[in-house]
Amino acid sequence: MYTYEHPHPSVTTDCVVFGFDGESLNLLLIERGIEPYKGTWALPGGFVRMNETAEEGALRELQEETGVEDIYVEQFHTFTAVDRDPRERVMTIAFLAFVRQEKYSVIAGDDAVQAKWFPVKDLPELAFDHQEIIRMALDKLRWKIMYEPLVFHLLNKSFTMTQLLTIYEVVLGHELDRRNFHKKMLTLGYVVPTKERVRSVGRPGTLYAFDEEKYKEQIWNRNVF
Amino acid sequence: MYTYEHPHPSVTTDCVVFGFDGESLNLLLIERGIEPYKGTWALPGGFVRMNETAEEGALRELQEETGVEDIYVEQFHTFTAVDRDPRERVMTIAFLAFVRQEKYSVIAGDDAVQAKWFPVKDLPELAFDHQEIIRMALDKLRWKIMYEPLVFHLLNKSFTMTQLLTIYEVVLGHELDRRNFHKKMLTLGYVVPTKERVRSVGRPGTLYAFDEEKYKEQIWNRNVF
DNA sequence: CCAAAAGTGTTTCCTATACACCCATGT
DNA sequence: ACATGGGTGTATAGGAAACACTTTTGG
Repeated sequence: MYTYEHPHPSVTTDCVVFGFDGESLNLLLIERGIEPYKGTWALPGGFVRMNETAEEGALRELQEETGVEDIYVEQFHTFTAVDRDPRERVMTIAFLAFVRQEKYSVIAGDDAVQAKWFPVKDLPELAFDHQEIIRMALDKLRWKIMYEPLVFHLLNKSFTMTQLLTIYEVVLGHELDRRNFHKKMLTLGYVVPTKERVRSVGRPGTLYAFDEEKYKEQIWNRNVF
Repeated sequence: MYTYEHPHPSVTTDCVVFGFDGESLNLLLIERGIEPYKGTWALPGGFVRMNETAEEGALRELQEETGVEDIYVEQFHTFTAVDRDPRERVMTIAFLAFVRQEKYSVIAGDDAVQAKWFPVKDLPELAFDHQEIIRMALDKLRWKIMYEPLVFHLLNKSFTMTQLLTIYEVVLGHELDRRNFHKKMLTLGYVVPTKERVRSVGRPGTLYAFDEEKYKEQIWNRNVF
């Protein structure tokens, strides 16, 4: 037992894990195996330990509950509504997370009965205030995607221009001109063609890659003012 | 005394309070009256109570420690390094805050010996990890100022174009063309001239105002894609 | 040959930038 | 009159948006 002079809140992390299957934008959810909200779908996450940072806790919980490892996470908001957890005062530090969904077989573990991908457009009922957390995460993503190369965390090392385009369209919620998009990405400088080609139905496409070095060189080239 | 089955962290808020005196961008700091770091300058803030949200706590602590009331605050990051407080595990939810500095006589109270404005360019040594918090706050501000009308919280209801320009220059750290800036602000649509005039040395200037309604109408008019 | 997808080119429009110039006041 | 800051105008360049066309594969 741990005793304090003043009351302390609990602090958890919750991860809004994005994945892309080539068609739709998906979220990784777990079915809760313990009360409260047992049997309900929820964001993966859990209590932060005393010897780890929030980031470390978020990554650990993700691994434990879904088997997902070695991914990019980024804190975006801390939710502190007084009654957001029926048990006790719990504040949660929420993260955006991006996974290369591919054939990543998601494995349920720990407090989770199962872990499963859901299309963002068709989410189940959610535990706690997780619906609001997801809404804010989507807003944040739609905003950041315009200025930071986040979506590359969702794709393989090399990808087709069509895949990249589709992600932008799905996230932004409207269509983009294929040809202008193509040029825009190339003029950015950090989306570079590889020598690989890929074919499906029509003309074989070039595989492109994200060049992190080139991106870092020009982070400070913003145009407003 | 309060006992828990598992160890709990403490959670505090810290406010990076910006003010503008017509020349330089300033931060409101307090001299700590209690250990640890007694006598050192620090960000105003304190422990979040169990019956208030982080936002409410941030505003309350600001009022208690500096007398500042009724201002705009916005959460921007939660700092969770394990050893950031020597006493125990303390996570802090950090806020950007904006004050109309004017003749706001800042009053020290509570755990603060004194509260004082410091130019951002000339800050004293700071307690805890507050230097890092401020650094991140400045980065955030420099970014957000381009896309959100935050700076109006620093100005009176009506202001001259020169005052607005000066804030942008100070925040961004470089000069801007006075004439293009003027036009840009007007084309945005939500900076509107009032009928008041103000005179100092040269030609009397128009006083402008921020039109919140017009801003809200066009939040979604972003240009990238 | 045709369908399907990839890639390049062109034209227009808008806006950011770099300037020059005029205006209204106090002294 | 002139110094001082406020306000408007113009010309240019570069990027965004709209759209047409060519290329490369499979069937």
